[in-house]
Amino acid sequence: MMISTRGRYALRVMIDLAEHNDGSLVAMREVAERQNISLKYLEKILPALVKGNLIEGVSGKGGGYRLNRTPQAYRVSEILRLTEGNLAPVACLDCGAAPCQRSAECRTLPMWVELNKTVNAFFDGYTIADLMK
Amino acid sequence: MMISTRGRYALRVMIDLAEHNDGSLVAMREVAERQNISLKYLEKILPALVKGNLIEGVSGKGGGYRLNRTPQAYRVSEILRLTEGNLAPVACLDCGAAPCQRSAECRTLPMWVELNKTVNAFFDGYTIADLMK
DNA sequence: TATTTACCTACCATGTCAATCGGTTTTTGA
DNA sequence: TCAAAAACCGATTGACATGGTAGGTAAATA
Repeated sequence: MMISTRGRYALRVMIDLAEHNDGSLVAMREVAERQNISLKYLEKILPALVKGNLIEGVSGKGGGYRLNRTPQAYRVSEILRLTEGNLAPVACLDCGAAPCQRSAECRTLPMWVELNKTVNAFFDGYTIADLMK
Repeated sequence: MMISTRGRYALRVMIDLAEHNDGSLVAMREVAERQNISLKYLEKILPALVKGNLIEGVSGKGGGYRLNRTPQAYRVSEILRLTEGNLAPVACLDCGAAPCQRSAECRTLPMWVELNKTVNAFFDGYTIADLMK
C-alpha cells in the first residue's frame, strides 16, 4: 500500500475544513464526527499540518482549526508529503536512507526514478479545490 | 513504500535470467550470488513466478530456471502483480478487502482510481527487454 | 547411489500502522 | 474567577507486513 490512513485522513480533514471555510474556527470534534474518524487519532495527524503552515490551530474554548490559504492554493502532493513523510515508491529513492551499493549498475533504478516523477506530478496536478464537490 | 523487495528482487531475477537466456537452465544459487540476494529468500519469491507461467523450474542435478518467453513479452506490471499481490495505492481499491462505506460520497476516491490507472499504465509500458542493458 | 537442485513449511526479529488511553495547557464565556 | 472546551502531548498496544533464517523433502542426474 502506498498511501496510509494518515495521508488519506489528512486530505479528508483539509477538504472538510475547506467546505466549512467561512473564516470561523472549526472544532476537530465536529470534523471527527462528520468524517467518522477517531478524534484521538486525528489529534496525532494534525500537528504536522500546523507545523507545515497549512492550517492554524487555536487553543481554548471556542477554538479550533482554520485554513491558511484558499483551497486552490493547496496541492495534494504537499499534504501527502507532510503527513506520509515520503512518497518514494521504493526504498532506493528514500532520501536519508543508506544509498544502494548497486545503484551504478542497477537495471531498474531508472524506472523507479521515472515512476517517482510520474507520481509526484500526478499529485501536483490536484488541489483541495479540485477535490471539493 | 509502494514496492517491497519481493517485487524488486523478482524483477532483478527476471532480468538476470534474460541476460543469461541461451536456452540452458540457470541455477538460482548463481543468480543469488550475482545479485547478492539470500538464496533462501529467493526461494520464497520464485514459486509465484513459476505458478504464473513466467518461468519454468526444473528439479534435480543440473536443474534450474528458464524463461518461458522472450524478454520483450514480459510486462513489468505482470511481474509486480504476481509478486506484490496488489499494486493498489490505497486500501479502498484493494479488491477483496471490504469496500468502504463512504465510497458513494467520498471526495478522494476518483483521484485514487485515476492514480491506480496511471501507475498500472506506467508499468504496462515497461518490459524486461527495456530493463536490460 | 551420492549429489545437486528445486521445492516446501515453519519460525523469528523488526518495524510500521492504526488506534487508544490518560493526561496537561491554553483560552474563553458564563 | 472558575469551569468547560478545545488544542496539545506522550506512552502503550495489538495487529500485521516485511525481510530473512533454519531445516528439511522430493526429484533427477552424473
